[in-house]
Amino acid sequence: MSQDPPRYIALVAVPRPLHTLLSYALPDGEQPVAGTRVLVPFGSQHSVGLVIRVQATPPNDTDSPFTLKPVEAILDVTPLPDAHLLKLLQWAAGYYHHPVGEVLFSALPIALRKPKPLSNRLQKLLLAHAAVTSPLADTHALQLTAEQQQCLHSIEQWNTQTPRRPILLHGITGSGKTEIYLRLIAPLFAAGKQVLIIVPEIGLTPQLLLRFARFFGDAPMACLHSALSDGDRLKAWLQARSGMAQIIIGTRSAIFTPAPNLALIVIDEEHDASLKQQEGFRYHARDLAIKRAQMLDIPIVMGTATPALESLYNAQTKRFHYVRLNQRPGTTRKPDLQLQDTRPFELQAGLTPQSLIAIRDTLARGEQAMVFLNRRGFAPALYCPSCGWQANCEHCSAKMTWHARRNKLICHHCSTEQPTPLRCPQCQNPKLTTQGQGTERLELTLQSHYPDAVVVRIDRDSTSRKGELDAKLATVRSNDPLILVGTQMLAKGHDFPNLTLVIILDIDQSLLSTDYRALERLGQLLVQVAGRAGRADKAGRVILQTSQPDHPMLHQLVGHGYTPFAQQLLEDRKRWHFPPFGYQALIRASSTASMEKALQFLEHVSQLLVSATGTDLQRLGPIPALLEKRANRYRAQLLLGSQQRAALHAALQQLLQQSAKLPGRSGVRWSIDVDPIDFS
DNA sequence: AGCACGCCGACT
DNA sequence: GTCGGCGTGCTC
Repeated sequence: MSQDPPRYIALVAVPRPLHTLLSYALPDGEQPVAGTRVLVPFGSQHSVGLVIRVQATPPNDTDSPFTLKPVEAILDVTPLPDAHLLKLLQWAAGYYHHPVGEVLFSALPIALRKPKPLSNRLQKLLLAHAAVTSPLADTHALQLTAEQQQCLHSIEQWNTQTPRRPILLHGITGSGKTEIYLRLIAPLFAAGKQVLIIVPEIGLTPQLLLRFARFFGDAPMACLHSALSDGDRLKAWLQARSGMAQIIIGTRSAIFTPAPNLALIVIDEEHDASLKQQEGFRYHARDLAIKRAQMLDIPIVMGTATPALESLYNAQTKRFHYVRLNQRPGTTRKPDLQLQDTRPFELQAGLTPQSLIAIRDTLARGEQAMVFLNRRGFAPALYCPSCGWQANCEHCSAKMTWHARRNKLICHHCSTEQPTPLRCPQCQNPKLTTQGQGTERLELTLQSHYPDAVVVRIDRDSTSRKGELDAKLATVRSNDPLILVGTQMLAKGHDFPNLTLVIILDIDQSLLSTDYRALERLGQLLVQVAGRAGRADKAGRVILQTSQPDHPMLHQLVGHGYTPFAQQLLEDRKRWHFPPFGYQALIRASSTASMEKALQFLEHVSQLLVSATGTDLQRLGPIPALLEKRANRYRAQLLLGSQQRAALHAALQQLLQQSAKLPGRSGVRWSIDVDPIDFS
C-alpha cells in the first residue's frame, strides 16, 4: 500500500506543555493560513491546534523519522490570531520560555478550544452590528487645564516623530490622566481606528469605564475581564477582531485581543503588579504591550501616579518619552502627609490617640475618613494563652486567620477552612485568644468607638456577593459622613469627593521585608492610597502609622515625594545590579515530599547552568521560598541574574533543553519566571 | 496536560 | 493468579 508523499505539511501548536511544534500531513490541495485552528490526532486522542506554518515537503524527504499523521479537519477559514499577533505570541513564548501552544491558546477565548467552527457566530454578530450607528457623543467633554493641554500637545508631537518611543505619563492622582487618554483616542475613533486600553482590574475601575461610556456615547465597546462568561468573552473578542468594537478595554490578558485597525495602546496604572501574570505563562502585559506597539509601529501611552522603577529608568535613559501632570484641577493644596510613631501609645482599635481624634474631627465636619489596612479577616492569629498552641494551617507553613462573621479559621494561602475550635486542642483550655487585627475587627472596634457613625468595610470578604460592592460604593459616594475601612481594593480607581482623611495602618512588615521590591510597592501603595484624600475642593490629610518613623526611605517618601524616593531605590538597585540594571529569572520548584527534594533539584539546575553556560551568571540560592510550604507543597527557589539579557536567556534555553535529564526531577514541579516581580 | 506503558502489593 | 498503585516518558 504505497501512498504519494503529502505535498504540504502543517506545523501545528497544541495547547500542551510542549516546547516544539508538531508536523502533520495536509490533505491534497489544502493550505490553511497560519493562525487557523485544525483538529489533529494527538497520541491516543485528538486535539485542537493552531497552524503556525505550512511547508512544502522536501522532494526527497528521507531523513524524517515520522510517518506524519494527517490533519483531520480545518476548523477556520480566517486566522484567529492574525499574522501580527502570531508573531507577537511566538516572540513571547521564546522570551518567557513557555510552551508555545500554551501561550497561543492562553491568548484565545476558552470557547475556541473546542473543535467547533465559528462561522455562524460571526454572522450573527455582524448582523447585529448593522443596525447600530454611533456618532461621537462628546457632550460631557471637560475643558482641559493649561497643564493638560500642554501634556496632550507634547504627546501628539511625539506621536508624529520617528522612531517612535513609548510614552510615560506620570500624573498625580486626580490630575486628569483619563482626560488625556480620551483626547488621544477621540480623533482615532472618528477615523474608524481601534484603541486598546489595559486597566488593572476592571471591576475596580467603574469610574474610568463610566467616563469612557459617556465620552463615546453608545459606540460599540468591548470589555474583557475575568468575570465574563466564556460566551460573553468570545463575543467581545469577536467584536474586537471584526473591527467593529473600536474601544477595547480589558485587564492583563486583553493585551492579546486581535484588533485589525489598532492605532493606540493605553496602559493605565502601568506600575500595577496585576499586569504580571503570576502562574503558568508569566507574562507582563505592559512589556508585551510595548512590544506589540513597536511591532505595529503605533503609539503607546502608559499612565500612572507612581511609575515602576523600570519605567522611570527607561524615561531617564530616553527609551521612553516622559511627561508629567502635577496639578489637580479644582484643588489647591496637596494632602498633608504625616508619620505617626505608634510605639509610645497603647493603641485602641489599632489606632493612635491622634488618629482617633482625627477621625472624630473629620466626622464632626461632615466629612469621610478612610482607614486602610491590608489584611482581611478579624485576626491573623488564634492561640491559647495557657499552653501557647496556635492555629496553623495543616497544609501551609502559615497561621490561619480567624474570621468572626463566619466564625471560621481560614488559610489565606490555600483557602482551607476550619470551624473555630471550642477549646485548645492541646490543653483543652476553653478560652482561646486572638492576636493582631484585620479589617473585620477594625470595622467592629471602630463602630463601638464611634457608635453614631456609619462604618463601611470594603474588602474581598465583604464584597463577594454580586452587587454588594456597588451598593457600598454608592453609600460612600452619597458623601454622608462615614468611616471607610478596607484593603488594597480601596487603593485604586475610586473617587470619593468627601473623603478628607486617610489613615494607613501596619506598614511595618514592608519596611522589614527581604524582598527588594517591597519598598517600591509600599511607596506606590502609600501614594495611591494617599491620593484618595482631599478631592474636589477639600484639603486632605494622610496619617501614616508606623513603629519605624525614623526609617530613611519613609522620610524620603513623606518629605520629598515619590520621584526622589524612587530615585533613591534605583540607586540601590544599581549598586546591586538588580533590575533595571541587570536581568533576572526565578526558577521555582516544589515537592510534596520534602523541602530537601525541592532544594536538591534546584541545586542540580544550578550546577547544570554553571557547566552549560560557564558565564558570569549570578545565582542566588537555592533557598526555601518565603512561604516554605503551601497547599502541601514544599517550595524553593533559585534566582538567576545577569548583566546581559542574552546570556540569561541562553542559560534558560540550555536548562529547558537538558531538563529532561536532570537528576532529582521526579516528583518535583518547577517553572521559569522571567523578569520576576513577586518572590513569594 | 493527558494518557499508556510498566513493574510491585492485597484481593475477587 | 489478577486489579491497580502512580513513576516515567511521549505526543508529529
